Amino acid sequence: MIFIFGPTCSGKTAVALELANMINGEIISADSRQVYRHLSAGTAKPEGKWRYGNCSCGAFIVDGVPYHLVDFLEPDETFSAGEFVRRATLLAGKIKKRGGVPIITGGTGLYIRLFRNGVTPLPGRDENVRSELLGLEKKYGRPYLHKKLAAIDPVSAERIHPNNIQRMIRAIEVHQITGVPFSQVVQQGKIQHPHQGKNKMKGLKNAVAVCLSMDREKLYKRINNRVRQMLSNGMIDETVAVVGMGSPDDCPAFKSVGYRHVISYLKNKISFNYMEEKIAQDTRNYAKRQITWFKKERDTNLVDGGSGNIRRLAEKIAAIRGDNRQV
RNA sequence: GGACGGGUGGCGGAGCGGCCAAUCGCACCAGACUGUAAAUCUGGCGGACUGAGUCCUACGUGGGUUCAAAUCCUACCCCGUCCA
Repeated sequence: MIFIFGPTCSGKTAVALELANMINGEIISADSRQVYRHLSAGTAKPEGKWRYGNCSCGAFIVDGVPYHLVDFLEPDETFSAGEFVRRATLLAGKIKKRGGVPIITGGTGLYIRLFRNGVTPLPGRDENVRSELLGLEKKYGRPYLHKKLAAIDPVSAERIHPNNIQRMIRAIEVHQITGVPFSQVVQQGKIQHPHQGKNKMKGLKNAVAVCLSMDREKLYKRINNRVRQMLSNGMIDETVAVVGMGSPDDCPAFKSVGYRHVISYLKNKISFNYMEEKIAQDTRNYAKRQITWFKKERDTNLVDGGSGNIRRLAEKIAAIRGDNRQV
């Protein structure tokens, strides 16, 4: 098993594909945005086609390589870290059974971390609980929610900033559903490791993690170029299409960087140039957050994605994997 | 040529005698993160010294008034609008 992660635009996809072709790999995408159908240009989803074999479940094929967990949800459906881990675990098992190498690649740090470290089984989101909490926030403000959290779960309250509405809600939500403080569920709950049992632990031990890094200036330049490309690749048209399907402006898929600016542009609120500038800016900010996250990822090989061509990078990763296997 | 309005930190934009190294927003830097994570948040942000702090340089430029000036006066240089 191989992990390839890094900030957006660091070249993960190309390298992963190259590597997959080299070592009979299949890719499992760890990207919370590319899961959506209809949004392709704006999420930099690799170009591929669905192919259906003898079973009913098809596979998205990119450059001859099966590319999993991509292009399978409608824009108004939600995805989650837990769901990712569950599906990715299943997929990884299947791929290995077929004699392939799972290559988990993507920029959604949380997904990758949880997959590598294992997840505590937690209840999923509950829209009723959420809308109720959101209502409380509207009525009494965030400090109120924080107090509420402190009353039921002081440890979490200590850890979560009173302004961080999303995490406060999740913590309270988990408590409301399970009756146990979030912090305790997480701490005491048996971690369900996706790789436990028979050969699974071994699989993870042999796994190689690569973080593609790059000079900040270079990365930002690549982002700027990519945004221009996304726009000329049809990001606007696909937004129009999705809006036309009746997806509201605030549907999950549109939470992705960029689309909200495209929507503003379509409504004539901002100019084309301003939109492009803003999308690039948001993307740069996002990349920065990813870098911060990945810095903490343990047991990782840093590889400079800015130097050398794709082929050489893939070979490098294959070599790292080879070295690890010897040990 | 005349009448107004304006020139503030990388940008936008407050301040209009002392509480101003200068509200705030953006950019930028750093950080947090267990089910919306391309999300949601936090901190820093003129320079020097490791910090409470101390010093230096700063609100177009040069003079001046004042114990004290980004803030008042004055000359000049730019910019915008209007009148010629």
